[in-house]
Amino acid sequence: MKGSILRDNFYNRDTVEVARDLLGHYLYRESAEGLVSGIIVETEAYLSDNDPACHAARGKTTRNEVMFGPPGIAYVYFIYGNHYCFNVVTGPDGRGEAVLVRAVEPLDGLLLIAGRRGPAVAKDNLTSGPGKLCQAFAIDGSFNGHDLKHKPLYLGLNESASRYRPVKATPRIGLTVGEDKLLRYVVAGNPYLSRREPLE
DNA sequence: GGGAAGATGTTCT
DNA sequence: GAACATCTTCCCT
Repeated sequence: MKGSILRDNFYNRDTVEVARDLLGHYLYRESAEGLVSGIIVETEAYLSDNDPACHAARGKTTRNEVMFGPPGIAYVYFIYGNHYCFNVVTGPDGRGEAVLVRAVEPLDGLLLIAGRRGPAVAKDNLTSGPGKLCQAFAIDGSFNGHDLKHKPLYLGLNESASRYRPVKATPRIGLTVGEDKLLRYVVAGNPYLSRREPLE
């Protein structure tokens, strides 16, 4: 791995700041088959105050209880009968906030990713969405509650993260409530986003 | 107990 | 651009 592991003080901040700052940093996944890595290029923030789209909005349940725990922990849930979504718990312990990692730019382990996603999938379509990213990185429900400072799934500091700018704020994707908020953050012009950027 | 919705992806037209 | 596959979770009718 190239950078040092992101520590608790990175995650224990305002969730919007963490969502923006995560762009440009590394996501690593080690397994018996090898290493897969990527650079985070798209995130969404889910907040505890006045955000009905957040899973924690209606209190703690068996599904979302990890969101109410300490920051820097993975919150992974199953959606639409087929897909997992990978989140990082943020903010002070117990707030119930998290950042959804929606897309990464793939780096290491392209062959391994292709084996999981399908050999005919184009490179810019391998990890461009929360469900695709979880399939490519072999992230499933067993990582719910995993500490992201430790192998086999962890986040690393990229000294050159400032190259992954500017950051653009857009509406979040796939919601029926709270779509008005600009809580999705993307690296402007990056080819690995889940959606084309809206025209100016 | 049941039903509807869900932080999606793929395939088809 | 639209349909739909698929199944867990949550809240109620």
